[in-house]
Amino acid sequence: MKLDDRKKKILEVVIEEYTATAEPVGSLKLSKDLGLSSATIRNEMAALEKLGFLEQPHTSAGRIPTTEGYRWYVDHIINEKTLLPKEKASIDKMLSDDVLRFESLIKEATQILSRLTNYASYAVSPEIDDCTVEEIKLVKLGKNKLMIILLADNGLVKETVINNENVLPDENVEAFNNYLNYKLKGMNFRDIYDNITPFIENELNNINDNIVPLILELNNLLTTNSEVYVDGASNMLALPELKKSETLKKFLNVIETKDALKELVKTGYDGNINVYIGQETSFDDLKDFTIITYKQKINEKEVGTIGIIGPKRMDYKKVIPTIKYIGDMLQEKMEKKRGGKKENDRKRKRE
Amino acid sequence: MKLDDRKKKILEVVIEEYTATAEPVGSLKLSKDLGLSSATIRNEMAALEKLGFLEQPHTSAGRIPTTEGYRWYVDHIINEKTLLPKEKASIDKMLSDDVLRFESLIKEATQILSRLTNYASYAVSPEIDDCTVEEIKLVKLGKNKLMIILLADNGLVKETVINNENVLPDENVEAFNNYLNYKLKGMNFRDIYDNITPFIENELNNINDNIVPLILELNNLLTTNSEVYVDGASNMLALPELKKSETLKKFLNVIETKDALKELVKTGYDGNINVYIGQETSFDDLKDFTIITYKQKINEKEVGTIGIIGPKRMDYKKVIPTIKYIGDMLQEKMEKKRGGKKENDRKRKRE
DNA sequence: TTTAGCACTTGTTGTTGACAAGTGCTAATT
DNA sequence: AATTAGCACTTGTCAACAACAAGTGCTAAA
Repeated sequence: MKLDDRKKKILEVVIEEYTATAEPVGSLKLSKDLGLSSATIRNEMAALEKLGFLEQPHTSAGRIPTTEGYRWYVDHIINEKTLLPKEKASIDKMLSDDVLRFESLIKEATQILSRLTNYASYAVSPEIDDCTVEEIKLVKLGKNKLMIILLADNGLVKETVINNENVLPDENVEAFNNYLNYKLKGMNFRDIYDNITPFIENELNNINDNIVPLILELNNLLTTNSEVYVDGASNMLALPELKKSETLKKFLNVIETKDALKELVKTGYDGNINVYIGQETSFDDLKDFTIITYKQKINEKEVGTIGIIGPKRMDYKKVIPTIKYIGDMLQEKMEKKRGGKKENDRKRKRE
Repeated sequence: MKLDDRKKKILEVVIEEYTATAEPVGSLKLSKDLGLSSATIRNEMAALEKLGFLEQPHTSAGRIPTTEGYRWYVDHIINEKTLLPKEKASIDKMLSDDVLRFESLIKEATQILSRLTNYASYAVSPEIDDCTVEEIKLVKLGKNKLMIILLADNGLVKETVINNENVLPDENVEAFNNYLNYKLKGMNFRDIYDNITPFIENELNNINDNIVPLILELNNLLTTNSEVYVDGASNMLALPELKKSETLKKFLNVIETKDALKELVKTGYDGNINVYIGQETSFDDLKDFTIITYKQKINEKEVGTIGIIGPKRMDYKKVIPTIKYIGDMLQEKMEKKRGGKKENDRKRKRE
């Protein structure tokens, strides 16, 4: 599996050439780039094919990288790359400074991401399975609406409005709100969810009937699965790989069902950046695509993920540093908004 | 512009045939369907073409309906159609009965719509320009979050969470909340929006600085434009008209930007159902599509719109009664949830 | 008024041949 | 021993062409 320098160089050039043109790369082209005869290149490419890094669409075509080829490239070439200062500055300018809402911040970051890369980008709100309840608020609105607000320990807020006649007598709302907090504060979402039936049966048996649907709705809130926001999907139509209606269909399916996007958030290595190339996504619909995600964390807790969907021949050299920088900035802004003290200290030291 | 019965019949058959096959309809096919010789049909079709109801893609092809052709069809053939009882029953079964949230109800209806028609469907939350404030609530969450909740007179709830250190001292939240209600209750959204700058300058000049961003965020909330939920977009990929990547691109653009979908909600005739065929949408991207919308109203106020996007050769005969029935059911459910007394009265009488 | 018949137009499909791009292998070169 | 020139071979693309199918408008007869 060890590659000598020349093979490395050839693999690198094939990948970058194919990334740029979407055309299989032949020996003649490489011979010009590398100052070797085409015959030599052919020998080397045959070797790289045997090693599993390149493949041929058909006998008389040039080579294209395999998933393993891209994987090698991402692992060996990209790691240390960063954006140029002026690229960073231009992103800084795009990210507005005075946004009070996390949601707007994240949407903005996602939009910048797709605009800068010309691929599709997305954001996923986190699964809240392993959060604990920090606070529950019940707010009566008008005559027959009740808003249930849930604050999780990672700072996430979920809310829902239920409509019903006499959902709860006015005077009971506050009392019941206190009771809920007393009972549930500090508890794990998952635990509440698992024990909701006995809870209703044992504790609420003899209270107002109207409370049960409320509790069920609260429970719904606990399990609301993550939401996905997609931007720049139409960028993808320019890609030659989506000319095939099969591939296009798969892409749209991913974008529409969003299941794969949600699932991928759950997997991944330790770092905040994860790259899934083709089959590595383990979704058949995504086998011709690459997804790169950046998990946002505050105090070690996930608070959201942004990501990029592009073709396997994605411009890794540009995209990875870009998502890294945007993700870092986003994280920084969110931490600042959250009022984390560490962040303030660091800031002061810098100035 | 008057059509004799035979022309009507021919136009009708052409439309239904083309709807079914997406292939231009020739005289031979019609001659079999109608028991007339192909030559006669050809004469009649030439007349219908002169009248603007049919056109030919090229000299040697059959005829396809023009926008005017479909318009005539929709205006003259469809109006009185309704679903069969068993079709209604099957929709009733799909619409769940015990949903407390409007949002879930609407999403459900939208999904049923696309599943039943095999086109794309969508829902648009209403513009809130002409609403008035019924209530404003400020809710402190945790240490540095504040939720702003806005209840409009049409029953719509908008809310947002802002994150900031010391956004407002605890003790002031309630006082300021009262003040906001005192000032703004009953006011028109648009008026508040237009007068926010003088309001801040005159009224809030000498109060806590942290209030200004809060007011601006409230203002944002007032103008948040409508949200769009799309379902079944991938259904559309099966359509032969989307084989052309030009058309596909336009469709995706509509789905992604959503501008056209939002705009169309604002136009339309008096009734709750509106049909926009091709150019009638006045969006170039939509000129090969038809959109049908159903405006939900409660007490004469719009509370949302559901719609269908399909090809111009949409199956009007099926789709119009379907969206009508689903829209009616949705409306009924929402009115019931809202606790309207009329609805209850009606129910009692029926039983 | 309707229809049979026919010449005409246009799009589709399949074949063929020329050509371009690229390969692997062998033998000569460095 | 590594590199390269040369060549036979494979495959995909493109343009031209012919055969054909579908449908029309028009004329003249029923």
